[in-house]
Amino acid sequence: MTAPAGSVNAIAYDCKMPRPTLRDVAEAAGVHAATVSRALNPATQSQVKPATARRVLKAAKTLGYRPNPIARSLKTSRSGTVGMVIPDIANPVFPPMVRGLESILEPHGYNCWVVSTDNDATREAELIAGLQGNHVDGFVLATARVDDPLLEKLHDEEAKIVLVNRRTSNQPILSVVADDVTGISLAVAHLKKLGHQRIAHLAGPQNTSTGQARSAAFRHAVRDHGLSDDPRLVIECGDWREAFGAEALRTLLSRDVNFTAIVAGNDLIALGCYDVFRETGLRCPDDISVIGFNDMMFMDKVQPPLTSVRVPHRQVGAEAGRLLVGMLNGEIDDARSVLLPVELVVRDSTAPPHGSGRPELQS
Amino acid sequence: MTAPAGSVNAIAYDCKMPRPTLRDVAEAAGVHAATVSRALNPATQSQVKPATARRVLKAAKTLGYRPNPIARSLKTSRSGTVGMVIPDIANPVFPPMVRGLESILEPHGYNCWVVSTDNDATREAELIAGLQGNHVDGFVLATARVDDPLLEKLHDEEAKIVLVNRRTSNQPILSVVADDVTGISLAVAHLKKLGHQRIAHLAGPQNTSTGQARSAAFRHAVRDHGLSDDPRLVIECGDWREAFGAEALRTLLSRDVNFTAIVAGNDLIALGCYDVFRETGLRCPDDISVIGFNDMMFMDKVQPPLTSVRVPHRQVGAEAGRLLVGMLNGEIDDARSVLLPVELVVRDSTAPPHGSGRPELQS
DNA sequence: TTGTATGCGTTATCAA
DNA sequence: TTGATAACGCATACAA
Repeated sequence: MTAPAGSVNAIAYDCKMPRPTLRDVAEAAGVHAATVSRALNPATQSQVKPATARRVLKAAKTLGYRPNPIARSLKTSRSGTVGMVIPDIANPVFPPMVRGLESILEPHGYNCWVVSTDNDATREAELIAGLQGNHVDGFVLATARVDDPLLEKLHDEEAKIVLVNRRTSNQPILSVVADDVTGISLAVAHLKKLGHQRIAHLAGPQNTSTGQARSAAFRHAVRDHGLSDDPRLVIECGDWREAFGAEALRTLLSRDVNFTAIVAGNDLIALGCYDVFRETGLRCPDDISVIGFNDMMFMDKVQPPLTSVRVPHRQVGAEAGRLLVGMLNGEIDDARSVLLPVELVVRDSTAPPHGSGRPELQS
Repeated sequence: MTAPAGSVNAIAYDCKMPRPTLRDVAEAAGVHAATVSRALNPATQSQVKPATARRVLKAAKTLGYRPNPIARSLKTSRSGTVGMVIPDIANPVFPPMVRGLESILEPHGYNCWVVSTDNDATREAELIAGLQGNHVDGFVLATARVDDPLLEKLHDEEAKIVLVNRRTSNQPILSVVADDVTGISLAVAHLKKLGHQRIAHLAGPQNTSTGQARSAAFRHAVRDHGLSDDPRLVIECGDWREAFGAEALRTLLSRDVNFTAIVAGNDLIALGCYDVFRETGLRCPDDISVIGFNDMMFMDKVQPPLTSVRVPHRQVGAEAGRLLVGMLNGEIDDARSVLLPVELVVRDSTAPPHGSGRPELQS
């Protein structure tokens, strides 16, 4: 007479059975769905009698019950996932960060959703909105610009944010960055010790804190070491990629200015220099020494092996994870900034200077 | 007198306002929520009078309404996202695939959720379950093993799946792979033309279709070319990574067998060989020629620049995207398999043989 | 063409 | 300690 009270799942006979729900488990255990919810949630488990809890757990296991994150998220507005936003998934510095982040998040029960913006602000806005819509509990952003309205908006909305790699100005936001100043200083000191007097700097984009920090550090370092601070020796690259490094070096070479070494804003820019060396017949390190930044994967295997400032990328991600989990647990509410140590890895792209660095251009 | 009928959102005055909902828009437009839903959904827009639709759209825009994907997903069991599962985010062959995939998905309104399994089956199962729980509409899997219970289960559940890079046996599942046979054949032909007679193969893991296909292709190719098919010249690496390639080469060198060239299962295995060359003083290509597979990023810049079989990784991802979208739209229901062409990129790691390839070991 | 009612699977607030 | 009930935001069958 009465309609079956149970969910349709319990009477489904076809083989493509929908996943069991709380109610299915409740029915199997002979209790109410609410009780199942309590029994299965560690935080509320104490409210239920041990005997019933055991019954519920057993029923859940035999049915193969898995909570539906979507429904839970709709109800709680939390998702157990954090969004990691990176500028370019093809840039080898980011994968280690992702792994470091995941290594911390996982034991805390969080997942990580990685998206890549292609350095496109519009795309970035869409992706972040998408992550917000999917109720990510926090963000790890590797895309911060010095003046970043998107970031300001997110911060105003009280989103939980940790910046990696780059920072933003005038916003009290947690960040994890490498010690750029020390890194550049080590690079310049190394070159000076080799005997270089005129060092060029192919700076990264100045709308990023990293680009700014490194080029400011470069200017200070050359002055501190009493080396030439000829402004013509510093050039800004349009992007952190190889092609832009190559372009910058070509511009630099077209200027009538001598130099025997280059401090590149990062490894990719340094590799762009390698391309130009091949084009022009310049030899590295014989004609020009080069130092990169990051010491990313394979830099020991390129020709010549690249001298570079090693950044502990995995650790950057891990530290960001620790900070974010701390925020999500309410243990951290200040805007601390973590500075991770770097070291100079000397390889074969640096050597004492032989001449002006531009032999064939001097006739 | 009457209680306010509107949602609390409409009368919230604090600055951290919750996102407007369908009901807020409905109230603003003076219609029912259902109408708003219809007006905003392209598929049902025709059911609503143009004038009302315009009003609704305007209200939605002024309120800054964005549909809540979670609620929508709970209702529809679809999410507009697909999960991409890769074995190792730090392996440079995968980022281009991800970008290729995204480039197709995006214009079709789909997002992409990338997870990395670390080659850990347990972790993979958890991640896939997580993606299922989050109602991803389909999967792109780069982790398939030849005998893969996880994959079978997923397939039995009628999940929409496209495999990339690897396939599975005995399952009618769509796949996009490179033409391994031709690639290996080109490699062997190239080495034969250079004069090599005894060629070794450092095979990838044989529990992957790619590993199997390439080593089978190798055996056929050497026979077809009348070269030595000494089984001691073939060795299986435990993983696709450098360390395992190095290990395999050390084992090979410890055997008392001559060879002058190596066809590596992939580029990372080839780079592992480079490490052993450095350890042992062997020179490449003078003592031993090496050919890689994939031609991943930077392989033109390592020392010596690596001869490799180029796989169009971006295109692999893009093709997978097309197939998956086709499935999701119901336009594809057969289990087609796409074979993408490869080409041999000759660089400096291959040269005519000079001796046995193991000069210092021959005393 | 629009409104009403219901449910997706959970959690949380009550009351028992 | 447990059960009933409502709500999260949306989509849809049905009624009007």
